Amino acid sequence: MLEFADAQYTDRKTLFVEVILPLAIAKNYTYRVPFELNNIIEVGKRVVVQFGKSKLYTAIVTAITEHPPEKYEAKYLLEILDDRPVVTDRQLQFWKWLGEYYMCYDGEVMNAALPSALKLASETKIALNKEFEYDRAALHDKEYLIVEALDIQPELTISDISKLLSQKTVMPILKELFEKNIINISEEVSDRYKPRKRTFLTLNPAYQGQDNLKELFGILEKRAPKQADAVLAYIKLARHQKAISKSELIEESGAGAASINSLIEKEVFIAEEKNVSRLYFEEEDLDANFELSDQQQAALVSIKQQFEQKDVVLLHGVTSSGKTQIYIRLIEQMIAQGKQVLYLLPEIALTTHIIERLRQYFGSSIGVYHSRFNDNERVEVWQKVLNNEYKVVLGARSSVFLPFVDLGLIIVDEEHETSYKQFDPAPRYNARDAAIFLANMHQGKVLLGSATPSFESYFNARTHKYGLAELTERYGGVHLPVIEVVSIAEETKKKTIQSHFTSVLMTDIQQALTNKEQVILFQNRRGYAPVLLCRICAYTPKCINCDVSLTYHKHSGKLHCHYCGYKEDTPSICPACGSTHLEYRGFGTEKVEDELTLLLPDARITRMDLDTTRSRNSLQNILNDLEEKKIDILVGTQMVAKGLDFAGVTVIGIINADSLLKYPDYRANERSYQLLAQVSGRAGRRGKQGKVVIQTYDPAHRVIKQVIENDYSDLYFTEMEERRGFHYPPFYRIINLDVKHKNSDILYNQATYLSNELRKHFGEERVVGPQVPLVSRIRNYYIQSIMLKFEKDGVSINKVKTTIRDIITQFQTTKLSKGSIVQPDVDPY
DNA sequence: AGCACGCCGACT
DNA sequence: GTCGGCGTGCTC
Repeated sequence: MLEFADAQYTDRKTLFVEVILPLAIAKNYTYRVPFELNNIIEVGKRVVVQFGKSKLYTAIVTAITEHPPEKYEAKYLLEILDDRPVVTDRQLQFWKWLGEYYMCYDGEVMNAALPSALKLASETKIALNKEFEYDRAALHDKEYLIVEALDIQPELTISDISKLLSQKTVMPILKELFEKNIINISEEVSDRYKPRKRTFLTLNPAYQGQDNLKELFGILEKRAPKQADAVLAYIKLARHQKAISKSELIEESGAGAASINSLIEKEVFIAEEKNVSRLYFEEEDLDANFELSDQQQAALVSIKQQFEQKDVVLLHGVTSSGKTQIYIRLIEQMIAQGKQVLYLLPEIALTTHIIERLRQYFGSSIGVYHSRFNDNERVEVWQKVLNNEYKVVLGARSSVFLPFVDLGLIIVDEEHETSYKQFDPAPRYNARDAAIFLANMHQGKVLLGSATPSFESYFNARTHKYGLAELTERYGGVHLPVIEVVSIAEETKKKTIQSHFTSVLMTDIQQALTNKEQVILFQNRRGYAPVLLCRICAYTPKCINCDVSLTYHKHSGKLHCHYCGYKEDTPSICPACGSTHLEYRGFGTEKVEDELTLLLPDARITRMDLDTTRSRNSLQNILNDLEEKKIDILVGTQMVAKGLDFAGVTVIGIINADSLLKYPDYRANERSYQLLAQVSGRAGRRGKQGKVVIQTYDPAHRVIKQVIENDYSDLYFTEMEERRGFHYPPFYRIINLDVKHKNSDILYNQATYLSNELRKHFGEERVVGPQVPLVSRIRNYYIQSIMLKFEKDGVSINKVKTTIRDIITQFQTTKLSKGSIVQPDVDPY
């Protein structure tokens, strides 16, 4: 098939390459290298190969050998796409580890790791980059042909182009066009990240002197009194705050938007659009030259000392304690040593202006890697990391796949965040855990930061596997909120409780309203009442699909299933016995909102839960209203816990903590703790000390105590374990198995089978589960976890992993688990 | 992931 | 008699 000019190649060895194909297949494949490419073939370069009858794929070379395969004739690889490797040896090693650890195929790891523009395949879609201007005359004939064809038909596949040029090797041409920014490769028509903008106003310096202002007033007062009001309001506001937004000024001055616009037109005000963010992820106000507080300084020193002995340090710092400043100091030191730093953030936190803040510090040496950036940008970051041009990368979980050359430090901010875990598709990796392995490969260090660390990390810190540094004070002297626990039982007895609101909470709410401050009330259940109960026969309507009790929603007047979305009309008589004595039991956000409206008719109350934020902009609208103080009290589910930052919120009320506390397993304890602590952290952040009221029937509950004391040393105990007789923390080695299948029955059998097998191997008492997080039922498959616990000096983790692997292989061959995927999610050491 | 091969049901 | 459903197996 190939012709060679005989003498041209001095090196006539026949070479073969092992490649990874971007497919979910078990094996790696071998291709033959054409002689003329012998000199340039290299591990880590991309090659184009034919796989199957007609499909072309981009594959990564993982090994070069001289041994021809024995059982078949290898096909020739068609092209080499790169002048130098795009994937480093270390990355290949990392991929291999990740694939084994999370039990998936190499090809799946490759798919997750490489930006799609680096993975041209015959079905890859090509389109023109409309945002880029260039000189068409400068294009080569073939490039011109492609561009013209794309004018007529906006999207072509690589095989289309192959036909168009009637030649097979089109990928190098496309690669060239991509690098010239002329085309886009397989860009998903996804909503790209748009930062939220707001208009800020500043007074034109020309009017800033006393005299100038007087003159301006003179003119405005006569001709446009509204505009004069606006300028006056501006001056008033400017006394207390640095940045003044247009909407604030409109509200303060009472002048319409039109007046303000005409002032902008007259250049009295200078308008400037700025990105703003309402999501709060430890992005304290950073002054250009900040000084660390004594406590921060001590933490920094402690972290550095611990890094001498430990690879991972957990920085446990309360909300607003200034973790970011510590990160910056550490990053500076790494850069000074010429090493790279990866700063991982959960997806949502990246949309904030923390990026801008860090750019101020690290200028052009900082790169941002985010799944919502387009592929051109992603490939650019990839190349710059590979060239060691970017010293710092700020990124979401997928940035652990970047080709770092010399990684000195990985910071995992908000370490507990579940968005570090990829659930679907494979590889179902946790970027925090992968980061620990990655850093280890580079002999780098990892700093995990969180105000509410995950149990795994906290446990590892307490058992001295990780180092631990703590920040217990807020930065800038603002005190942590006061937490008051109120017994619902007691207030009920004293009859001081009104509906669901204790006298303590009511007093605090009223105080806040008087001070024109805002309140967030947290009730972790949406709808009006979670159970409808017949008082005569105890019948409760259940979902026909999920067998859980239906929640009454007053808004729709129907009963809803919160798992599958099933709805039915609310019966007025009991379907079982015909009685009319139907009773609503329990309460959700709707009821809280309802009853609060009755008690505080003048307060502006809004509800924020899945039901009120389902439509496109409703979440944004609620957040805007809250920010602009159009809302006094926000009633919400756990949505309010995630990083909402509003200066005006001083009181947080947890309506009923018990619904969070009654679950038996330790994961639920962790979640409850985190939710309570996160919600509490929203109170009074800027300047004013906040107040948190926790209402509960069980004021002595351990989790509540931990929240108050900001310590979770004992959370590993759970009620259930106590009942079963565990009186000291068992030495947990937790294996979460994500068992996924579209057919839940088969799945349940698998998980049960697996845990039974594990019981046989490791003993009855060590295996907990399978546990099904119910949320995932919505998508019609389950992700289950099986937890193994070992007391000290128990079985080694490797033994456990090997056993699991054996069991899985077994039941894959017995066809019990056809189509299922079982992945362990264990601590990477 | 594709794609072919193959074995059963409902159709012009 | 054939069209087409998706189950199974293979791709260097």
